[in-house]
Amino acid sequence: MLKETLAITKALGDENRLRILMMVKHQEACVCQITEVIGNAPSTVSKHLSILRSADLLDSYKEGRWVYYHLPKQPSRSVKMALDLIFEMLKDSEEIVKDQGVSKIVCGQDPEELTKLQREREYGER
Amino acid sequence: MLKETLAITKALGDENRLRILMMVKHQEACVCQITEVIGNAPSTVSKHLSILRSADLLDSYKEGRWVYYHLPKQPSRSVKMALDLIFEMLKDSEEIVKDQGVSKIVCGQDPEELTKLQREREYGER
DNA sequence: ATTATAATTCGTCATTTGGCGAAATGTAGG
DNA sequence: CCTACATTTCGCCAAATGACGAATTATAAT
Repeated sequence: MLKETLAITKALGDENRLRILMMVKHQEACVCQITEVIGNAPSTVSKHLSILRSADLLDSYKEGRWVYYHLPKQPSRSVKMALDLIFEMLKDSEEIVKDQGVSKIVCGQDPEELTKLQREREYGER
Repeated sequence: MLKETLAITKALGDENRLRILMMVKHQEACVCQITEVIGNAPSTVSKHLSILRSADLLDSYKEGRWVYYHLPKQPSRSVKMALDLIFEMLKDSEEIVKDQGVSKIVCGQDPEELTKLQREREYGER
């Protein structure tokens, strides 16, 4: 009980993980889309996602090469309260609202297209 | 907004700080009483308390040489939700229930008496 | 089968965090 | 004023955390 609680509160105690949760509040997203919005390396985003998933704050499924993350369909009472808390606290945050604007565009893109752009960009950077 | 939220979620992301919050849920306590229950050095407990206070999860007042900490009388919506969350999540936790039993006794003691015992104990330890 | 590639895992590094004891602060009582 | 002492602040250390790139895994396409 204490252990599960700490898993949740520690998971919520990082800016980028809060951004991820707020990003998938209204739409699921695959790792490449989340990476695009958050701006970390894919390995870093993946780590954040695994922390959120092991706290049961996110669920995921695989579709081809892509892994999609979304809010849990049947959250426990604690998880639901925790999510409601941060949704309430962050609903009008400037940074979050900005993210959500970007998310809307990025999540509207086909992952196929997005990853192509990401590869080209990475190529250009060296 | 994000900053305040992170102050709260980070403050909640530590076992001993959760124990402190659960300890003062039903009764205020002074630093020496909290130290007695948590088992950390006074300087460590003081740091935890300052983190909780700067996230507005606790309030304090001074009475003579003693400083008492208690839940905020007029918590903001966010703070109230955060406190309700952890009260709900931890209400049946074995460790927390045990703490609360000890707290009841310790907080019933006069700080004057308690600190006397603590001084004697410290003396004995060297 | 082989190749390309999205995601994860692993190894490493810099930063943050939680702990303590010593020193500083402020208050009560002689 | 001087002493005792509860709490806080400071300086330090060990452990945990967040970041990256390289290596690995798993899937799709040729």
